[in-house]
Amino acid sequence: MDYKKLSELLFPNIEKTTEYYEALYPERNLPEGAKVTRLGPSPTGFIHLGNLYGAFVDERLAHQSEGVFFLRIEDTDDKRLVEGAEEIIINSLRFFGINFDEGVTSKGDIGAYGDYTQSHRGEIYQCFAKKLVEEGKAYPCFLTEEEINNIRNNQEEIKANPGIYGKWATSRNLTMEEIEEKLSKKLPYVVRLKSDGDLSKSDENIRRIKVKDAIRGVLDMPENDQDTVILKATGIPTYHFAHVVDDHLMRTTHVVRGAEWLPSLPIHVELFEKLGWQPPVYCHTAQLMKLDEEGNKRKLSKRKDPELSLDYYRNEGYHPKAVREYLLTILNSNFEEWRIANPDLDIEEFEFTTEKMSNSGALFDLNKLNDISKDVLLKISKEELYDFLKNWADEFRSEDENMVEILKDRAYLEKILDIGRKEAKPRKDHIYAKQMVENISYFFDSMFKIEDEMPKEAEADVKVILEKYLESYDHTDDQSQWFDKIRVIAEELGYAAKPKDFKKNPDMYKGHVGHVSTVIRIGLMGRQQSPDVWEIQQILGEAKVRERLSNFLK
RNA sequence: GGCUCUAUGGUCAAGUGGUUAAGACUCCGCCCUCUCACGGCGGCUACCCGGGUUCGAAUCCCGGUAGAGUCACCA
Repeated sequence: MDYKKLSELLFPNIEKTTEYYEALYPERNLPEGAKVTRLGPSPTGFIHLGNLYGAFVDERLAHQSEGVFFLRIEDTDDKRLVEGAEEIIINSLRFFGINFDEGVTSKGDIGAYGDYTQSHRGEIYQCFAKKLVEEGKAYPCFLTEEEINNIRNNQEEIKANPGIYGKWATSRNLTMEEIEEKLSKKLPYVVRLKSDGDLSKSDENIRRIKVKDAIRGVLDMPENDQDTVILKATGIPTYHFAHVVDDHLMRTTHVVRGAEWLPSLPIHVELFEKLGWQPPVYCHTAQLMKLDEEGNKRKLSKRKDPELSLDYYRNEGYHPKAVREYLLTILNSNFEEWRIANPDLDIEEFEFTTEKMSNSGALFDLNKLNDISKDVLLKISKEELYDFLKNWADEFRSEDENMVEILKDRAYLEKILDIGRKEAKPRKDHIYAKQMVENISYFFDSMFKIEDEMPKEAEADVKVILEKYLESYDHTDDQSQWFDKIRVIAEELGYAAKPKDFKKNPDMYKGHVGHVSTVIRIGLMGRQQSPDVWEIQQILGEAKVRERLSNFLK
């Protein structure tokens, strides 16, 4: 077989040589140890927590080592294109603090290793495919879908491994004449790798490949024997081929990807070998899991788990810092300890390492996120909190008139957001925007309503309690003066001034001062539970306090 | 089914031959307290199973089991 002739036949328009591209994209001039990483999303516009998790690893690895982190759009699947997806991806990641140094941006490519969109790189892939054909390492395959199905059925019957390999790869044996004839009939074909692998040998004779993985240590698996498609009938490369060519040419040093790629690693290794290149360092991350309906762990799926989309967290109003902090706790097992020891340091100061990464799938834990979020929001100033709420409302609650009222008076809202946060043991009321809004809604007349029942201990005295309270109310009282008055009212009406007295002798009293103040609380806030009443009254102002209580008495 | 990965409490996890098997979240109880939150104290609950190796195994070896991933002209 004249492979040179075959390659010319298949790729008549490819004139550039592989040397041309090697020279065009030389080794990067970076400091010792600098890592080059990349994110290669397919442009469906959908990213979930798992993608962010991986992106975070890429970002940390690159930026901790003075390296480069670039964005490459992997749009080799023409069936899944979504308009404007790149924009969404870039914006979502930026929101969560992930920024690229190089690659696709909304204003075109940045960097010397482009083009960074795979669909624009057809000529490059074809050039390297041509080289493989020329060296007899790849070949055209004319198998139709039907023929492939038949092969699979046969394989199933005799319990052979499925796929196109070895004797099943019938197009390997085509003569030049047969190929020329099929080509002249314009029959569609793909280009397949001609694998040297052979898995039909006895176990101990099968060649095993050993690849170092920065997270998992040495990977040891059987070599590839599949004649994997490298160029589809359309001339577009498959992921496997694009990955190998791009990451070589773009001089990627570390490939971070999900563990679902582990099984195809032998294919990539063989491709690197056939092309004569050094593979990058692989970092196969554990997948984020969730509990499905049957109670089993399952990989996060973009189709089934829309609630794990990044948009969900933005929509709920989680602060990006909280999400980052959470991700880091499941990413690096020593992060939590570090955080406890260094509560005020920036996340960037933490030394992230692949060695400390878990390689089993972590279950997403909303409780933990919420807990972390409380601490994160506590450290954010009231001014910043206001801006955060404002931006969130602009983006996700633009139709909500309540939000307009909430945001109308900046000073007022800031005071509300800061309730109880300055004490030595500060309140941690805030978790995420949506929750915050619900939490503080009673401060605003349009949302204020009586939500809770009066305590049954004081039900009969509601009217008289509120009347006495209004009568004695002095807005200039300090907190202890204010509460002393409530004690007086309680005692006058037969309630214990201290809850402990009531607990000791429940028969002597109707209830205790707590029940009395709960009545006031409901009159003022409509709820049985709230932060300190005195503090809230100071924020509401005297007029509003009197108005609400009077209205309640009507 | 083949191949691969994983296996410590409800969850996330320390742990690399000798520990009373850390810690965080959740849950429960108590304390603080006008409610809630915060905080403090305490509690429940764990080394998948079976064989080895060893004076000694969560840790090493072998064999099971379970869960997950993958086996496309998707990525």
